[in-house]
Amino acid sequence: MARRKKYKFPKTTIERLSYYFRALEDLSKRGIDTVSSEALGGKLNIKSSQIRKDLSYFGDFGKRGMGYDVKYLLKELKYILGLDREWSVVIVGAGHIGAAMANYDSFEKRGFNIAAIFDNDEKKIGKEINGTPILPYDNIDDFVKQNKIEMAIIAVPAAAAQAVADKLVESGVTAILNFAPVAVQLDENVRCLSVDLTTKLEALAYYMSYSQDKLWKIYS
Amino acid sequence: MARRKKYKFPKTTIERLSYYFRALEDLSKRGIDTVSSEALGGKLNIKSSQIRKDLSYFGDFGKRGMGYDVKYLLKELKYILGLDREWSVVIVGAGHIGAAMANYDSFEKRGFNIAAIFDNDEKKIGKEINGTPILPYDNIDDFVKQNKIEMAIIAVPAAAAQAVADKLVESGVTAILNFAPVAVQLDENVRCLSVDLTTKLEALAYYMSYSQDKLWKIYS
DNA sequence: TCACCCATGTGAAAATTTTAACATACGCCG
DNA sequence: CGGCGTATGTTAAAATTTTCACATGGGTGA
Ligand SMILES: NC(=O)c1ccc[n+]([C@@H]2O[C@H](COP(=O)([O-])OP(=O)(O)OC[C@H]3O[C@@H](n4cnc5c(N)ncnc54)[C@H](O)[C@@H]3O)[C@@H](O)[C@H]2O)c1
Ligand SMILES: NC(=O)c1ccc[n+]([C@@H]2O[C@H](COP(=O)([O-])OP(=O)(O)OC[C@H]3O[C@@H](n4cnc5c(N)ncnc54)[C@H](O)[C@@H]3O)[C@@H](O)[C@H]2O)c1
Repeated sequence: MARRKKYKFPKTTIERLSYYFRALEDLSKRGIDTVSSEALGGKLNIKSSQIRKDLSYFGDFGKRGMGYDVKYLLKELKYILGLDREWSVVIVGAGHIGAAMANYDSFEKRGFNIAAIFDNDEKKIGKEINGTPILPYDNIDDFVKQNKIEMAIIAVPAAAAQAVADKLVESGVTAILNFAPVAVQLDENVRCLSVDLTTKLEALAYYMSYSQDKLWKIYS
Repeated sequence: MARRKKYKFPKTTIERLSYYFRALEDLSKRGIDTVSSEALGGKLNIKSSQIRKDLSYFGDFGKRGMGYDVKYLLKELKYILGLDREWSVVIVGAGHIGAAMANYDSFEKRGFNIAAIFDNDEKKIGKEINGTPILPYDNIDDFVKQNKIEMAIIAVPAAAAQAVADKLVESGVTAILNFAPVAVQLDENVRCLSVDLTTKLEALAYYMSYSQDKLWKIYS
């Protein structure tokens, strides 16, 4: 809270802060100490005024005439985004998506600690993915409670998603990243974001259909 | 074009049309012939007025007092979204994400035909995933041209993404679904959507950090 | 020290998107 | 056959988000 200047800002701002964070990491790695909103925007295809406004919701991080100190802004964004701590996460569904997520080491680097993967397939239980054990789905309740898991990734078939979500929430999970193509119904104090890959492809198909005659570009 | 009534509508509308489409498929499977915007919205957590407005950009599909004929609206949405034809797609990067996408059979059912997967790892070339061959990345140009590929999924490390995108576009691809965590710079007649999983997790982390004192709910 | 450059932070305007409200039309039932 | 309940399509208002424009203040170099 401390860092928030205004109480109201676009939902999209948070997403962009994450982009800024990553771009700044990259700059930092390349030994760049300072960046202007203009330069950062160029990297990300985002207007400089948008960046300045986004940041202004949280504080005054830049120096007029100079731009932003990369390391300092990184530290601030880390704090704002809640990345200055560890998050304990479980994955439900040890299928293709679950495995991809479990294998992605950058999550650990960012502080997302994948504590376990749960599945109800006997053949998968007992194995592990990238060092993370696959446990029986029936034990998920105890595990979440005992390990104070706050976040979960749902990577089970659509038909099972709502039941899994309910169980997770009942056990204490309050944030969910959902890959199943259904709108999960949840209590309003549970944060849930969905990733819908089919929809992305279909949106591309739409744009393709109309890009041929270029009308979308003229009229959208 | 034929089906479009207005020339200007929210970008988010297309995404929602895809949700409507899927929800209607589900209703259809369950033998339901007719649905109201209210009922459909309930399923998807979307306000009924939003649904009616979205549809109204493209035509008059409902019957007053009655609602929408599920099969008819499905047919119309299929046409609008460009799903009444086959799309030829290639995947670049036979890693975890590439494999997950190649293994997801629902894409084929929707008309997205995964023609090939490309990788530059000798050990992977020659194998196949879910019946789709993994081919040498160096051949991608010829393949895309010969098979008139229009869409591509980029699932290579961030460092390689821009080069891959450039090559794809040069070969004739005009729509890209990008999983690499970089803002790919493209000619404006190329459609590109990105899926950024890290950003999703970070956004959840943000909301978690502030949901504790519930301020986000009051002030957002 | 002062003048000049530069890029921030911000308040106001513009653009976009969502929500509300209701007149309109459809079908059913009596 | 006409009135009634119902849910659409639409118009207008509200809310949200982006963009613009510039006054402001920090740094640099003469
Ligand atoms: N793979 C993709 O590219 C892709 C694309 C779009 C959407 N999705 C969605 O993502 C989700 C996961 O996809 P996937 O390809 O990884 O599926 P998958 O079939 O590879 O894996 C699903 C896993 O969930 C497990 N499971 C099923 N029911 C369960 C339950 N009740 N409790 C615990 N585990 C259970 C299965 O044993 C399996 O291991 C699905 O909802 C799918 O529709 C995937
Ligand atoms: N796995 C995840 O859950 C996850 C999460 C967030 C983001 N991502 C992003 O998605 C992308 C793919 O991730 P992944 O986990 O599948 O990676 P991965 O390492 O499993 O697979 C990458 C594949 O790309 C191939 N490759 C590398 N350079 C190439 C080139 N120039 N041409 C052709 N092929 C090349 C590699 O041989 C490998 O097979 C990455 O950009 C990653 O940052 C993945």
